[in-house]
Amino acid sequence: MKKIKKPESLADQAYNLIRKDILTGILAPNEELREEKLAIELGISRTPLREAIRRLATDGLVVLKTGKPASVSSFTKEDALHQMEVRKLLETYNIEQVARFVTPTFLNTLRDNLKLQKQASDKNDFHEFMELDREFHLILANQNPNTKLREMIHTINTGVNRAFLILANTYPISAMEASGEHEDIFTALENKDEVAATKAMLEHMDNIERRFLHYYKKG
Amino acid sequence: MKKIKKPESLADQAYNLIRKDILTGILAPNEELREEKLAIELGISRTPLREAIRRLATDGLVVLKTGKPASVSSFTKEDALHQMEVRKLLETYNIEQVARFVTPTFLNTLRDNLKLQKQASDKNDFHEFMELDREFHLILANQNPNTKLREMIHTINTGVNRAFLILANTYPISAMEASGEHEDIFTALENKDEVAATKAMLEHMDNIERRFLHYYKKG
DNA sequence: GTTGTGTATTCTGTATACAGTATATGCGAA
DNA sequence: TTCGCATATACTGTATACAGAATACACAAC
Repeated sequence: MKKIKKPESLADQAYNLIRKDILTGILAPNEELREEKLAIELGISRTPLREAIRRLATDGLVVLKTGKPASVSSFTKEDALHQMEVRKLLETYNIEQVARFVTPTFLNTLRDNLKLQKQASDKNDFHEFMELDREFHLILANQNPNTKLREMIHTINTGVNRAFLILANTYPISAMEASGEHEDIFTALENKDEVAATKAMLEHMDNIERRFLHYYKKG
Repeated sequence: MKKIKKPESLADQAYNLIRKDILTGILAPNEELREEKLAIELGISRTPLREAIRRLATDGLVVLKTGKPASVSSFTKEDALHQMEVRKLLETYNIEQVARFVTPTFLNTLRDNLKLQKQASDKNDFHEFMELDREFHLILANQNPNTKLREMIHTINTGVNRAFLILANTYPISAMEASGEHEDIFTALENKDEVAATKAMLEHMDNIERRFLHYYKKG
C-alpha cells in the first residue's frame, strides 16, 4: 500500500531551499547567512533555520565560526582538485563493480537519461544538462549494492558539481562535451565490458578535470 | 602567536560526550535518546542537545525519525561489510600515495605509535590498543595532502571501528593480531616500497574483515 | 479473552525571550 | 588627521514556552 506522505519539516524545507540556492550560485561563496534576516525572509523562526544551516555545514556548503554569522563556503582550486581526485577513485571503482551486473532496466534508465541529455545539449540548456549529468552519475551509483559507497559518491559529486557549475556558468558550451563521454560509458556497459567501462569513466573524469583547469585559467 | 582558546560551546561538548558514549558502547545500538531526559542529565537545555544529536545523525551514529525520539544507530553485518569495502578502497589508495613521500618525522611518529601499541598489546589493554589503532590509521591519512580524502578516511574508520569494537569487546585478544600487521605496513614504508606497503595494507584490511566475520559468527 | 476506541501522557517541532559577546560608531585627545 | 576608548548595535548561543503528533493505557463492547 502507498504510504501517506507527511509534510516536510520546516528545517527540511529550509535545508533544501538554501542548498539549492548555493548549488545554483544564487547564494555566492562567502555570502553571509544572518540567521534572523534569513529566517524572516523564509517566513520561519530561527530554530529550524539553524538546524538547516548546521546540516549544510556538515555537507561542506557553509562554514561556521562561533559567534559570527555562517557563510557560504568558498573553495580554492586545490579543494576542487582534491575532490576530483577522490571522485575519480570512487566512480571508477563503482563502475567496475556495476558493469558486472548490468540489467535491462538499468540500461533503459540510462538510455532515457542520455536522450534527455542530448536534447538539453541541442537546446543549449545548460542548467538542465547539469541536472541530467548529476542524475546520470546518480543512476550509476545507485546500481551499486553498497549503500555506503553510494552515499559517498553522492556527497562528493555534489561538491564537485558545485565547483564546476560556478566556473562553467561562464563557459557552458564546452561542458557539453561530457554528453559524448557519457555515451561512451553507456556503450561499454551495454557490451558488459567492465574494462572498457572503467576506462571510459576514467577518461571522463580526466576530461572533467581538464575542462575545469581550462575554465579556471580563463575565469 | 598562540591563539587564545575559547571554551567549547555546549553543543560541541554534548556532541563529543554522546559520541564517545556511542563509540565505547556505553550507549547501545537502538537505545533511545529522549531529548528532555538527556538534556537534564547533561545539565543543559534541549536546544544545544538537539544540535549535537543532529550532527551525530549526519555521522551515521544516530538515526532520526520525525516526531519520534532519536536512537543510536544499529548496523547489520551487511552495513559493516559495506563500510569495510569502502575503507579498503580508501586506505589502499592512500598508502600508495603516502609511500611516495616518506619523511623521517613521519616514520618517527609511526614508530612511537607502534611502540605504544606493543605495550598495550602486552598488557592486554584492549581499549588503549583500539585507540592507538585508530591513531595509527589517522597518522597515515593525515600524511596525504588531499584534505577531502583525509576527511573521508576519518569518517569511514570511525564507523568501522565502532562495528568492530562492539563485537570485539567479547574477543579482545585475537584483535591484537592487528599489531603485527601494522608493523608490516611500517616496514614497507621504511623501505619506501610503495608496492609492498599497498600489499601490506590490503592484507591488513582483509584480515580485519576476516576477524570481523569470525567474531560475528560466534557473537 | 480479545478487539476497538477514547483519553491521558509524553515527546518532538517550532517560536520566542534573554544573555553575553563581537562589531560598528562616534567622540575626544594627541 | 589619527589613535584610543567608550558606548551603542547587532548577532549568535542558550533557555524556555507552547502546539501538535505519537504512544501508552484503561475501559467498554463483543
